[in-house]
Amino acid sequence: MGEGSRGRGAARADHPGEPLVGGNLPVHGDVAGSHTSALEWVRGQARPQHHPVGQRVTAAHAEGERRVGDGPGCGDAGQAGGRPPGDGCCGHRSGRQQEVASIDARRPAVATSPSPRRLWPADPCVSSVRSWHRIPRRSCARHWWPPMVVGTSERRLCAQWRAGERLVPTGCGNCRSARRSRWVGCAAMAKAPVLTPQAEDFPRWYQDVLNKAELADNGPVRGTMVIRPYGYAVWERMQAAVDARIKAAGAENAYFPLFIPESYLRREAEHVEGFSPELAVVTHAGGKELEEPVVVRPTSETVIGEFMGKWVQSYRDLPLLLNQWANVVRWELRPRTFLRSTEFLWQEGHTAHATETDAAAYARRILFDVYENFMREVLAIPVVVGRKTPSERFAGATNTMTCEAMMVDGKALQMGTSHELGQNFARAFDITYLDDQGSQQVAWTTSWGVSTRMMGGLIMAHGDDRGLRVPPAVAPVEVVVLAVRDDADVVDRCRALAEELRGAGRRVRLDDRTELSMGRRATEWELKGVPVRLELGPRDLAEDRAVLARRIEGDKQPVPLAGVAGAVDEALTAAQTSLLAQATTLRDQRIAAVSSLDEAVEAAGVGWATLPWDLVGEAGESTLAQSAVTVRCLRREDGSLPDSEDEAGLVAYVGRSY
RNA sequence: CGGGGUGUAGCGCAGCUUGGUUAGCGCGCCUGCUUUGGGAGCAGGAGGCCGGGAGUUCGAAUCUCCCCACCCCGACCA
Repeated sequence: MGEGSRGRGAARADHPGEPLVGGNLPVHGDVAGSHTSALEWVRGQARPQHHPVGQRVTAAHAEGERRVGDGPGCGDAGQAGGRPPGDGCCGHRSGRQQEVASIDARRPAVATSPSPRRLWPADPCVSSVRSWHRIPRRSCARHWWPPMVVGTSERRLCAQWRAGERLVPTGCGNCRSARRSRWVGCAAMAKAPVLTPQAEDFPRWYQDVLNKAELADNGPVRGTMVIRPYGYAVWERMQAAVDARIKAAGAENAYFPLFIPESYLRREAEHVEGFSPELAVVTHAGGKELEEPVVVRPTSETVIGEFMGKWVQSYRDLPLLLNQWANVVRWELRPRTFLRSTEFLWQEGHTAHATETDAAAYARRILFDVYENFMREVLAIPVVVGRKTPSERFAGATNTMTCEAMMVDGKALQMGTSHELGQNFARAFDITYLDDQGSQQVAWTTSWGVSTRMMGGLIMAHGDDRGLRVPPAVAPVEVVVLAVRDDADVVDRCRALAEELRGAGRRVRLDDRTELSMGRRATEWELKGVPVRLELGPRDLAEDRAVLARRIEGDKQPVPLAGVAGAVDEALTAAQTSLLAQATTLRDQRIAAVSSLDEAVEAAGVGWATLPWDLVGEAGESTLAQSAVTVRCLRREDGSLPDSEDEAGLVAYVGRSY
């Protein structure tokens, strides 16, 4: 999947090698001149006092003769403070030639050194730099310090940074193969953030959340995913809410087979063309080659069409409203967990109607009453509902309508679609009926779906640097009761509290794993996005209260134990509301009304742009595409759905998308 | 398919340029003690066909060749 399963380790140690030593150890880099500017080395200031000065520093100086290297981390207790790059530390000479020579001269020492240690290359992609940083252990082992990439957001987190403390940044700025960034610097930074900050690397943040909130893993086959229990619990709640709405709209659930004869796909020209590149085809089964290859469904219009053709005879059989919950397979070239996976779970609705009007109305009903309503009320995600341009239309549809959501990075995600299929599939699969006049008519069909992609949407629409933020409506755990200390009274009271809340209908988890520190557990639940956390410790017990922490708002309040249930209810309601409010505000702030393609591209750097569709057109679409910007959907000025993309005065929503 | 990159412990990575003790480090995991109000500390421990195959060599994680896998960047998604 995309970046693969590589999550970062939970915490980054700041000094992977030797223990940090040296109160005045300057972490500074004197890189080969040509690289200095590119790598923007930051010279170390005095090291913080919280690191005792190590003996080795002195020892290293005693060996001055043998020392080589001005590489980063070759500290000098005596000469702390900033020196311009190019100066040697420890009185070492700088300059590549001397460096090499002196390494050669020292070879025996290197060889006998128990474990010659080398500094990381400043730039792993430039091999010539490598030798430059080699520093024998004897002289500088204690100063060994891996250079790191340090992002601005990370710096901000570090109080010492402001105090003049400096970090060593490095890594390859020129290619993607640079080593993963790590942490280095003062003790305050020993704790890397739980997640990669969003601002630094959003895709990485996403991966981190998936892994650390235990939502999903990558499957063994590229593009497949394992949905872990916590993630699946969220999905189940989504399913339940969507399913209820679908049923309210009159559709019934059924199930159609995973395998579809290849010939079915061929019956609708555009449909095959659209899907053939991503089909998984079974050619062998039962130990021999199949007469006719079978495809694993990428969607079920064709099989369902076949059966609708059988079942529909009369106008009395219409409308036929079907839905199925299933998995589908579309072989993805660039998979991303939940967002674009080779196999995913979804709901696909398929309906047949007597008239075009009826079909159109139903497709819209699903779009608004099921999808938009669900996303807004349950997922707390505001969506822009609109019509897709012809180029973004579903293969075989006459009209595709969409719910577009904005993620916190400003990109758009199509959260659900509803299609009018016209009579394309009805003709191909002979879905015909006799009307009340006794004449043969071709039916009109629709299809519509939402998938596990919404999981990705949920994560990216609400998540923050502390992790997931789950709306209470889909939260597998609404409240976690956390026993702060290993104390029988406390744990008992927590248990009772959990029971009480369960009795009040809340989904509660008791966290009495007192072998883990309180902070660790608090962090874990924040990561998982549990909306409300109740902390109870001896001090609270003494005062007959609990501390209620709200994940969405990020605050903590003491609440009397007697009124906990009420306070929790209130907090949950507030969470659902403010999540939607936050997402709406953030989205609206990032939609810019513009009047040219250039401006649109610019606006797409931070969010979406709206502009007259007349200015875009098909030609404009391809222009935008060069900047990876697409038309997400079209709407009328008043926000209503257009009946055609040829209507005058339509507004195009454009942006980058997943 | 073209170009670039990476395969070493569950995860993240050093080590390879210049072959040579027992292949290291961080996180995680296990045990014990001390801890527990925001990611615990210390001590001990388990865990490796160094992607695969062939070759060079007294000796290969390291050098050579071949293969495999994965990742990244470039061509119409729920």
